[in-house]
Amino acid sequence: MGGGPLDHSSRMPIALIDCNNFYASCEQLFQPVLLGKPVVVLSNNDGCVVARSAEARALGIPMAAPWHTLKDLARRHCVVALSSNYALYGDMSARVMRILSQFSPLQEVYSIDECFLDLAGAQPSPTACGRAIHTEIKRLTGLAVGVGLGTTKTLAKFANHCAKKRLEFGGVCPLFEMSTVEADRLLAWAPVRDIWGVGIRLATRLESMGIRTALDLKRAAPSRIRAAFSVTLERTVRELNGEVCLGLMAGPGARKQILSSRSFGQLISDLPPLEEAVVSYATRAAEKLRQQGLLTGNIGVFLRTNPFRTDLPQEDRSLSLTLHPTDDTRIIAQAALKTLREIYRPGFAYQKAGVLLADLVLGVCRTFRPHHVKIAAL
DNA sequence: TCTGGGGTCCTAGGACCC
DNA sequence: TCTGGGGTCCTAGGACCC
Repeated sequence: MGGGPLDHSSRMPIALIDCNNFYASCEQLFQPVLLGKPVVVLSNNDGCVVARSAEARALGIPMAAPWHTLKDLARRHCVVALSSNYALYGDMSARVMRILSQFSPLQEVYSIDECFLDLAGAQPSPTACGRAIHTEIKRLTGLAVGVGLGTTKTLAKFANHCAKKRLEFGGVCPLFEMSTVEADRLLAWAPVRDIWGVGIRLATRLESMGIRTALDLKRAAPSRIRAAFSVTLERTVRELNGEVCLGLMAGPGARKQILSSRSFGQLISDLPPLEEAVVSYATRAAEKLRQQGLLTGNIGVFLRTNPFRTDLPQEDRSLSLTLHPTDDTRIIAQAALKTLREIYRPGFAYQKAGVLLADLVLGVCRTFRPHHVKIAAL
């Protein structure tokens, strides 16, 4: 062994491309007066921060922070806070994805602002292709992207992280063509929490075992990780070592569930406004269902109070109903209402409800597609 | 009396991602 | 006063079957 040619497949690069500060960048693009200013985009009901411009990040505004806790800081530094505009972000996303699709025959759109591309065979080289992506997206859309190239998805994700955090890469990190020594130096620099699939809980447990950096995780024995954690984290370890465990999936896989839920602007105790909310969620969920050409055989409704309000009695109930597969808004809304009435109990201040469609199967669309359903008709 | 071993399906819950 | 809205995968345990 040793001395032979490298296994070609182990050097096939996968690219992970994502947009920097996507929502905030979209807003700055369409309102150039915001360029150079600290901008945050807020979630529905303007509850939390879901995106920050570089300037807002520099002020130390954390992701997902409740907006009300930041008001003073925001006033002092003239932070511009915007409600989210998903129509705008969706449109920009489609433009970016269309451009990226021209760089590879195999694209997996992973989220609204990122995708994987298979760059095996890219001309003149994968790294040159990565640089072309970086400049072309900027030129054609005005958006800045980071590009990471690795031999597995997990390594491509990590390379992308390096491309954004370390200026010497100029936005493109070709991790796949680095020597082991160079690559391990980068992995040693990153806390284990920066690896895709390691959240705060796993990071805490890993650290207590002495696994503190990404390199520590790469060097951990897969069997030990599997025993102490799960097959998911074992795969992460293998992928850090260049073993492909997660394939690229072309096209969006068939949905397994469709969820439509929302926090209310204010707490709700009475049944009628809850019915109104649940019917509107059911209507939206049914629209998504038909868009994907699916039928649902199981409708669930959940209802819960605000878990942060420890001063109030807590309630969190859910119930689901099996039915003949359908995509009919009337039937779905009716089932959702029936379920809601079963789980509703007076005396609680509810904060959130949702409708979950499961047991999805491929099917043909029905004819009746109302935009609105009146509760009285149900 | 002894109370197996393997399979499936379902649900709940934990953890993660963006 | 004020804490998002989507999703995914995995595991454990119970019910039921032969």
